[in-house]
Amino acid sequence: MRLVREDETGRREARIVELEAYGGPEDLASHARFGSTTRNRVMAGPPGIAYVYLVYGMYDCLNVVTEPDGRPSAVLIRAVEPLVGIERMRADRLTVDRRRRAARTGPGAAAAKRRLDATPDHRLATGPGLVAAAFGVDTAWTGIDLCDPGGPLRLERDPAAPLDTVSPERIAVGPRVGVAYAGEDWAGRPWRFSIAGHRSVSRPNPGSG
DNA sequence: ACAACGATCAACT
DNA sequence: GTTGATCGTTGTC
Repeated sequence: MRLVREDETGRREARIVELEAYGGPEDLASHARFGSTTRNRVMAGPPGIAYVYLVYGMYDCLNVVTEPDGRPSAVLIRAVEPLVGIERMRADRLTVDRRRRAARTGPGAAAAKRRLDATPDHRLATGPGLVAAAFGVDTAWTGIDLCDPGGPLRLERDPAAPLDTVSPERIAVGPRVGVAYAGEDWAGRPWRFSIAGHRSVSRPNPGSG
């Protein structure tokens, strides 16, 4: 599927190339393990809704609620390949990089700009925090319907390809990133999926089976 | 009320 | 391979 943001200022579009699945209360790596809370309450609602949260006090992460109403679950979008509106993605990336260096002016901001200028288009959104940054999405977007064809942020089917275009052997499968705290059982589950060898994937993913 | 901790990223060595 | 930045959420007192 493609991630699209469209409003009066323009259109951004990118191919989703990497994601992770997070299950119900029994999944010790999922925010659903806390039960329903103020932050995660949309996880237990109907599917197709955006769940955006802040990690490490710095980065926003965009999730799509998946299973039916009443079963808390979501898929984290970890990386996308920019296709349309790339300059706007760069502009919003810089805003976020600057927030990270909020206390600094001059050298810090200039260095961030130089790094971004040196980043090729296909590496603009190679990580969940970078996906949200490139699309200008933050926690205020939680709850919006990603399946509304007229919505400002939405999922669209690739116009040139049906859903099952990526054959199973082209999908790399591996453990989810950054969830060691969940214990071996849950951290070890192969619930991270990416397009094998795709240059916009956040980092190498073992086991392309 | 308060302390601890992340579904990260980039700059270090 | 290691570490700092930075703050809302969660669990404890």
